[in-house]
Amino acid sequence: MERLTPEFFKRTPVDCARDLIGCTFEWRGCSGRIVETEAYAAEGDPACHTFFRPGARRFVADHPAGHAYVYLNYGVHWLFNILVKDGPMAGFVLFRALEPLAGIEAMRVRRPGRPDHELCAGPGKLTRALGIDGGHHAESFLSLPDCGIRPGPGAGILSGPRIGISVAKDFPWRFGEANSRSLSQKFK
DNA sequence: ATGAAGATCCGG
DNA sequence: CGGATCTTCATT
Repeated sequence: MERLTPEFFKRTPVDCARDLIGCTFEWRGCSGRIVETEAYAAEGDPACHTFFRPGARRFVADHPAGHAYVYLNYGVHWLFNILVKDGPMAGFVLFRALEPLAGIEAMRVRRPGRPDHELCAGPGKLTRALGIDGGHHAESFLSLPDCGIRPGPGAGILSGPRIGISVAKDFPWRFGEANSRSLSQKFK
């Protein structure tokens, strides 16, 4: 298997989020090792947009597994998710951190003054570094020639509570690679 | 129309 | 720690 197909995202959001750790995210000339993700469930998860936003529920209904769900947070930061559906449970995987691998020059231009290992060490940071914004919302990026995800093994995968939310803090749905320098925060 | 809240980041 | 800055949604 060269790249992940939409089939990968027809499982539970938690399975997808955990199994993405160690994979390589490729995006228009840039790439990075996926070292941190979070899972959100379309049903029964008060932290998921579908819980309080009709538009998010419509997005889940109207788009296939593997499409990008990109939204602006706090009026400042774009956050990148992948739609999960057609399996046991629908939802999203939020990309929280990458270790830069390729296109690092372009990332430095978009995030000047940061050490390389911090270029993509956060959900808003990685979209900035890769040039992802609302124009990519609902994109079928897995099928684009210069985008995709290559499978790879994670090493020492940790899990813990999701970050930055005010509800459902007990769900241990954040995943990360133990010894990565590019995590957005440490795991406890 | 208007207001509130939000899966963040940065600088003081 | 507070401010930035914008969208979605509910309420008036």
